[in-house]
Amino acid sequence: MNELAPKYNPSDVEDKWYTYWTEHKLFRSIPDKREPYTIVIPPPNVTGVLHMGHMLNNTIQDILVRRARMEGKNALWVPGTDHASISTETKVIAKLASEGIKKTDLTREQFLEHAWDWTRKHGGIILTQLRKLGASCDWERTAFTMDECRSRSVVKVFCDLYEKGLIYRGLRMVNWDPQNRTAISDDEVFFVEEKTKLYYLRYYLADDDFSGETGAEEEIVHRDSQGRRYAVVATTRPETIMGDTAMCINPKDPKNAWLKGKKVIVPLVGRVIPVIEDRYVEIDFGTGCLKVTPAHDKNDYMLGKNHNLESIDIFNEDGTVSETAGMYVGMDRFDCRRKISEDLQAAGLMEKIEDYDNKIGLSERTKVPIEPRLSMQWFINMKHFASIALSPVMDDVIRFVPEKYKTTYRIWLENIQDWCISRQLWWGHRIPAYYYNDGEGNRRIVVAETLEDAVVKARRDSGIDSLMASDLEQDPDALDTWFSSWLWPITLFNGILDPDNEEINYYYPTATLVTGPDIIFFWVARMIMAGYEYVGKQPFNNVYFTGIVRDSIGRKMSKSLGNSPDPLDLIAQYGADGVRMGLMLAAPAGNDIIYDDKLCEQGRNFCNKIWNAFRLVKGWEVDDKIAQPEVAATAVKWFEAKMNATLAEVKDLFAKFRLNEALMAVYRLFWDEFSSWYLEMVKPAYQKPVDAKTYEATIHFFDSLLRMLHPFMPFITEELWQHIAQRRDGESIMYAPMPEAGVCDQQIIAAIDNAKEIITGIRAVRAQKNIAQKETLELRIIGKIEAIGKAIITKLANLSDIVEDAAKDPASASFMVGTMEFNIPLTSNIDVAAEIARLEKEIAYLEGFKASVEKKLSNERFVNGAPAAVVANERNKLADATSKIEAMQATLKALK
RNA sequence: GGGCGCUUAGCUCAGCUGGUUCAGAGCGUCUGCCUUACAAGCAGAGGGUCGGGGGUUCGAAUCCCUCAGCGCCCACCA
Repeated sequence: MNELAPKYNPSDVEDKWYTYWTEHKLFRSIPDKREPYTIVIPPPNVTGVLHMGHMLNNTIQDILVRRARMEGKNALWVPGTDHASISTETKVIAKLASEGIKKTDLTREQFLEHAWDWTRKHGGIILTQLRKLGASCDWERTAFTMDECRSRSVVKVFCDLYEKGLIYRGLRMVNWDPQNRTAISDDEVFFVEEKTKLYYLRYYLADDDFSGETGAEEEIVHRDSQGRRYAVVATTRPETIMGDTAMCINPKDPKNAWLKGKKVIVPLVGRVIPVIEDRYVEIDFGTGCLKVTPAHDKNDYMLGKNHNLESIDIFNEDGTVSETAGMYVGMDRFDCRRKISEDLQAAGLMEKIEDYDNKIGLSERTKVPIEPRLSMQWFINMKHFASIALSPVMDDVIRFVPEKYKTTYRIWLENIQDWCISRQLWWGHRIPAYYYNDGEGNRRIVVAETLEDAVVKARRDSGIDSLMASDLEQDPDALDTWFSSWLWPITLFNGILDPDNEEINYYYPTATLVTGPDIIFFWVARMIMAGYEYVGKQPFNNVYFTGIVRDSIGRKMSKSLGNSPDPLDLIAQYGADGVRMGLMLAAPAGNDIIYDDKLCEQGRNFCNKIWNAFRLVKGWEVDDKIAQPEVAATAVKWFEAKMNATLAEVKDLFAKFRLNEALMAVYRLFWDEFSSWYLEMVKPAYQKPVDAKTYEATIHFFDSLLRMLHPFMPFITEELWQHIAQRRDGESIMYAPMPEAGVCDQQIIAAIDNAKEIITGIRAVRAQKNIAQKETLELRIIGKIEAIGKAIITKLANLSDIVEDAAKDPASASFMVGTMEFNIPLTSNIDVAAEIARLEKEIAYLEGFKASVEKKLSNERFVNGAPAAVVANERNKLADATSKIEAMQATLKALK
């Protein structure tokens, strides 16, 4: 049956098999008696599209799930998407803006309508794309972080934590994103180096009597031309002077000691503020004088608290100057900085301006500089969670791969800050807190899962039975996206709303989480916390941290750089299996991967190799009347051993999550050992039939190889497997058991390894002497070799004869394997001079080697100090080298 | 400013608790082959004194110190 094309064409088979798998519900999992193996997908942004990072991440998950399935486990991979609160809201706002609609023009309901439309339109594309990759997700379980089950779970958890006192509401300095007008958590801020200016501002002394004090002080006190004294403050943010409520110096700073107890005047503003002292101030930075703006800087806020300073908030939500500032009202904060700088200079209040390298915090989503802002927000007290989440990781109840992230994790937990969970957004889970007036002018709060419950609670709390739903006002804020994500492994099995149900008990803890180290704090740590809090168990047993996909010159792949290939294009070009293999070849856990199309090409080539090996085997005509040749019998025994060795190796590598090495092991087994050696050994002569025994064995090997390859390359393996197995409709290689490693016959491996070296030696002679493979050669051995390899050597090296115990013949080509010498008589004369040169070079090398070994052995401290086995080994090396040299010298002598 | 990690062949990497799995793999390179499974292929070959220096040891890519370069994470120096 050789109607198979000479090249593998992925597009012919991929969709066909994916449809087959889904139609037969082969990815479906329901609890049963088997051991479960669960993976929950890190839910991609619902409106996102597949990028290379997803490709890598999901390929790994699919490999793990498929292997587990073939190991007889009840494998489940749950797919889903994330509502991505701030990101989606940003996109929707942008889309509305392009239509001339402002968010502020819409009601909450109207806005959400738009957001849902957007979500429905763009949502789930990524899940469709995952199918192209071959992802074996149980699609019937597809979830969304904001669907009914997840939403109700989130609300329930919020209420529960509030009841437990772990959630609180408070006025805090938070990171404010002026574009989205929302607070964000510390983890959502990233810092960039920026070339900015350091402005030196004059703060004149208030009530200065101009009395010219004298002495050493003169050198450090600044005076203007009229003799007025002033302090100089260095700041990167002159636009915040309207919010200044103090100036601060270090009490131990001699150069500013003269300012102690004084009052100074804020430039331009004219407000008189006190000089306070605090060790927080660095004496050597700038002038050692710090302006304190408690409303707009974390540290200043802290100073303000400690020194009871007034706090003046001079910015609006959108980062423009507020009425409170009294000046520059309505101006954007950065325009204000420019203007104020000019005004200060004009007023002679600017001492100087220097260039300054600053680090500024940007909002991860909008890339806008964050504004520290004092506001009322909801927080989770993290001390409790940190305490339950640390030891499981440190004790490897949850295993981190690679292990180095344990340290990262520990340090973060040890320095954990409370988690700000409220966002001034509409797209997300709305905070289930309600406010009402208790009739005595007090605004009170009640937290409840539903409005109805809230009314009941409010009545109870306040004693006002007449309270109605309409008297309650729900908190307008939404929750941080991660507040739903951290429950993901639980809510996918409804473990919050219905704890102790069959599914959560069966599938949880999940097996392995595959994710990037960039969200170790955002997500991984918090899932661990939630897992212990709500199920009492770890959410996963292993965490496999993938690296970042980079381009061939090491740059992070990004949309803006345009250096990221479209995964679907790659699949179209190389086939899904080829791309999967390309990614896996370069992906040790935790290391960044340097992606190159070359890798996919290698994957594609490998598919083609498999395809053609199959064509060869399937093309054989089988004759059950002929006996199995000796060479084939040996080959079968040998490959059996070889495969067992690889099976054991692969199993071990999977246990260590070294998937790229596992793939490479199978790759080499298939290409080098099976195709290049085994098939050549058993291959019948042209147009001759193969014996039944060899054929059966070869098909069996092929079957095993396909199974080993299937987790990595699902499509081509399924395609070929249908021809090999007696597959009934609905069956699939994905449920074919993974072969178990049997006993590995080391002896035959060693014997054939030796035979392979001899064959290579002969081939090298052919290459050197330009002798065609068709031409038979005679092999003369100066000694004897193991009988078992002879037939193979004869066949693969195309020998007419093997003569043992032959006499050395200087007229033939010679080579050595180990200490054994081989001669090949040549019909044409050999190039004596070249041969002599080759031998002399070889001998010289061996002499040097021998000398180093002798030196070692003559060192008494080595002989006495090293283990006996090591010493014996050195003696063997010496003996081998000596006999090799002797043999070569004999040949050399004969040649001369 | 703290912490973690990296530096081995042209490229990407493997080398666990020091000694025949110690200098390896894949890709690339070079040479010769369109040999009826596969040129997306076959056969053969070359290529690194393991970032520099020092130390421990009979013995170091492997352990220690130090220098240099690179990367990542955390952090409130205006």
